[in-house]
Amino acid sequence: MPSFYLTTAIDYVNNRPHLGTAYEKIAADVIARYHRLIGDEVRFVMGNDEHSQNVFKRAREQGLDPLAYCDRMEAEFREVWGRLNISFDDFIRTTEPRHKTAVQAMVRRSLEKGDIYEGIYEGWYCVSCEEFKPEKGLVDGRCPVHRTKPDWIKEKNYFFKLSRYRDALLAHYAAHPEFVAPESRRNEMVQLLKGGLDDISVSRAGQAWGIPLPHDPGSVVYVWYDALINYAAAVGYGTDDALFDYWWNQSDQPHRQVIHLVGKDITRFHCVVWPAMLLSAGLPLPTQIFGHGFVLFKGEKMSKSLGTVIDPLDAVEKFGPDPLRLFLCREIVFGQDGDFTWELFEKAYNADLANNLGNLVNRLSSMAQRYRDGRLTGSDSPDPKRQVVTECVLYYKKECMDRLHLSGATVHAFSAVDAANAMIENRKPWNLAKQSDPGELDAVLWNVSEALRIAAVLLSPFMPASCSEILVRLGVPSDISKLDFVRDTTWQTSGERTLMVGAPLWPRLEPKESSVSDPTPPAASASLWPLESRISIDDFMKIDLRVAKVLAAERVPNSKRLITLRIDLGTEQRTLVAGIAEAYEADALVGRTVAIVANLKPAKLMGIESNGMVLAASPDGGNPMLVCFDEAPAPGTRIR
RNA sequence: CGCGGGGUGGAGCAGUCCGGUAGCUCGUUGGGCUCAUAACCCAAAGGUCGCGGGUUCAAAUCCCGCCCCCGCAACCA
Repeated sequence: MPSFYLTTAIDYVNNRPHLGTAYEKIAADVIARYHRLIGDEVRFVMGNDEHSQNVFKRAREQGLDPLAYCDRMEAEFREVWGRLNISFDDFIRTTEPRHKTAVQAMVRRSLEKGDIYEGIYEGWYCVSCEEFKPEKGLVDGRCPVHRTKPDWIKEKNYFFKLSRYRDALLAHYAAHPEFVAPESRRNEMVQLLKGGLDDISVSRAGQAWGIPLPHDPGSVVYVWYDALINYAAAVGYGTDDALFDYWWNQSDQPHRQVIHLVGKDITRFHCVVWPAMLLSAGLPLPTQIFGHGFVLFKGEKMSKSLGTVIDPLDAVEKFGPDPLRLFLCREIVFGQDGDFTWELFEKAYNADLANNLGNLVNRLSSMAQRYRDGRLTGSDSPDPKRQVVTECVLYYKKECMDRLHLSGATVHAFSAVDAANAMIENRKPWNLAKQSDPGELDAVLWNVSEALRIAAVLLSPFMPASCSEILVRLGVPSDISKLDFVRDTTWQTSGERTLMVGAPLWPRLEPKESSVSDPTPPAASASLWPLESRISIDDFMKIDLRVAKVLAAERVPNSKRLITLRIDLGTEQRTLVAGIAEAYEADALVGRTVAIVANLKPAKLMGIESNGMVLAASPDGGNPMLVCFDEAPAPGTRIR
């Protein structure tokens, strides 16, 4: 029996899952369920990534032991995955003993091979980012992301000889065109490899939260290196040889697939670092790494500060998991970015589920009930649409699901639904019911039920609960609820079915009752400025705002946003750099009176020292607008 | 020459690898039907497939050049 080992990225436990993480798990679940449907033996693994300094910090903030904090997060994650009906077979945490064993085993192998060596790492380290910052990446000596002063850290550090595997990786890419998908991701990785690789640091000294290096317990394995190994640990690397041998060690054979599903932002680690680690440990590489896209909100990344982060449970609460699962897989081309808004979601809900599939279930079951007492018997009577439906099955499998074209697969499944609706329309059972001979009516209803049955099976990986409900209403015995995708025995021509009428599966939404409204960014959040975090007038007075007149302005060469300004402050002249080139022509600024922060420490931007900051309104995603005055005050005037 | 993604009827998107009648959903208009959740079916209108060259019997698709938009990074002090 073919085996199919599928993993998703393990999640940081800093926050509860949002729509983006849910998307990855849903897609993986659909793929896993599909492979079970076609008879593969599936192992679908997810998990949590717990060895991060942030986790450690957050736990302490809440006065918890880190492990206790992780336990709590695990419960939260599992609850969300459960409500989304994610059918994982195993859930791994990086704090588990089996993971620790695997990590240490792999580190040992690389050590023996001479791929891990000792060195000294020193540099600016931002605790919040959990990474060393290159000198030139600092702004005014501070971390550009967190605005905090990084620490100068000098520590004993172990490095992995990533550079050594460049050629081997390139060769593997050449020999296995499918290794990274979609193709754009693959190109990116090949490009990166051609540019050469640096060795990477794989340990941190003086931290307690992590897995100690086997030969030097004073250091722990760096989170990334640690996390990647979960994929091997989950199938028994270092702890269960037989298991590992079965699921991983034969990944070069076509019937033993190992697939990693990850976000496009972390393909680098999975397509370069992880394979190099495996090569070093003498292990086979996964069959494929698929880098999926992101779920955007109105075309932009979901953002906490804009309040555009969607909680998947909002959708589950109102509609159950299936409409959301279908939406994400159908509306987003797998591999690309896609958009989510409640408006789009509810529109699709009405069109695909209420009007189309749900209505079809209803009209068929009520006709069966009304005309034939709910009972249908098998029929060999031909229908032109029958061919259409069986072709859908083939396209669904070969063209789509087998290539992870999830959205394409739903299109074919819904073609089968359309065919069923068309069959009703063409044959008009309500007319046939008036004839004395019931044979033709029976045949039509049977054929419609058969088309619907096939559609339900095709959609079952996407909407497991709803589709099994449909099959129940169709009176389909469970032994034919699967399809034979290989031989042409998909279409059943015999049997008995007793249909049941039930409440609409997906009640239609009227435009007004738009249940969940899209997050509206501003206003609403008066909590942006809670009393306790407000500053005093003295704090404000520390900032010296002044009126200045622009004497000269010039675009910074090769820059996208920067303009250098020579300004007059009354008592002195200064040069400063402003990021406003997208909104203002340099020439048009000369002679303008602007407001600036005068007592800001100098900073270098593109090599130019800036002595102050021009004030401008900065709308999110829009161009800055300079602060201006009714009449021009004298340069140097204090602004309060 | 930074990396990458995108530009296809009114809106949102497939199709581009592998050239062959431009497709889907929503919306609009007209018609049909009454089994069904005012659902369903048919038809119509609506496109110089970003622009310009080239290859070809044939280009949304392949080649060359250009323009515009969006991420990320360098640069919003």
